Amino acid sequence: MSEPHCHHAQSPREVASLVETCIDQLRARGLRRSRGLDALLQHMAAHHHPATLADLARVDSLAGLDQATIYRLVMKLESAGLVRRRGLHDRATYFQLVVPGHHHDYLVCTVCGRIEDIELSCPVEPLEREVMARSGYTHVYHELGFFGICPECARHAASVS
Amino acid sequence: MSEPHCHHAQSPREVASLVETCIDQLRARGLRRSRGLDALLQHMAAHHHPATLADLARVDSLAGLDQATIYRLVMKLESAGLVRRRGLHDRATYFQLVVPGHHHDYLVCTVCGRIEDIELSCPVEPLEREVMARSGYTHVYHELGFFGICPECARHAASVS
DNA sequence: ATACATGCAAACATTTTGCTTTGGC
DNA sequence: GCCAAAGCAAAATGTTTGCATGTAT
Repeated sequence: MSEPHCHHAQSPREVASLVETCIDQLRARGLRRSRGLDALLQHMAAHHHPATLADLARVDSLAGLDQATIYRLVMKLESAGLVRRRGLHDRATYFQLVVPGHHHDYLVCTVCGRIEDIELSCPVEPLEREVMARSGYTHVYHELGFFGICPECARHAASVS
Repeated sequence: MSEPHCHHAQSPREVASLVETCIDQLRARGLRRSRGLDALLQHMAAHHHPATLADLARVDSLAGLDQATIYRLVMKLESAGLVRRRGLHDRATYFQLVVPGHHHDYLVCTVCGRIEDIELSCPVEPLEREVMARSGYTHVYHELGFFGICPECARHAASVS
């Protein structure tokens, strides 16, 4: 939990316990502990950076897993509330494992699409309660993203014009 | 997709002036004042609710405009910084006109996809400066969305289980 | 033995591009 | 007349489903 950069790998013990917790919840929903599920959770627990289905299919430990299989697994994880989707202005959808106590905000370059993890004391959490109260929605969470032009793309644009 | 219902209803005069401002900027970039551009801006200035390309193509005043044409217009508007895209966990991308001084946050049902406009004193604006300073990014803006289950879907789910 | 999981291929939805014709300047 | 815009159709990209087979329980 003291890891500053959450997309960095966590200790093997933390990853293992996260995976077990997930699998327990999934088995209660009738899922089986299959090769694919295990590999996918293992990866997503170790790297909770947003990933598209194509990203996941490219991961070594998931190689050989069909993208349709990954798709179906991710959908099941999402239904179980273990994974959330996220739009980052890319044509593809990004997914990431929900890790209790972890919240991520991102900074995305609107030119090259680069996605950076940013640390900030997010002032939005307290608002979730207000939003739930006012709207009657349940299971509310928020998503905050910053968009702008990265220094590299800015330099490039300057040299072009 | 919910019908545009904007809390900042604009007077015809405001809409017209917004459209003129946009067209001036676009002409400076070499765009011509065409039927399509005029109709699209007119609509987007009057309804700044997020809309997909398909949404736009369905609008009466834009009927007859090919979706590829709308696509190209929207891309040009985006390049000019007059339109921003927005992901709302739908498969399609949403677009909306940038109106100076207006900022919108949305509440989206993760079950039915309904999109509601929510008013809140957004505490994120001050952070934009901090993000720019720390990252070196320019033209930074943010996007805040809340996701949850709407009362109707919650009721439905309860009656199913 | 019974489902759920997987791979493969096909269907779908959306975005993007090419090319020809039309229209603004 | 020149170059941008529009229309049409096709290609590209990403998501979703059907079906036959493999595998966990």
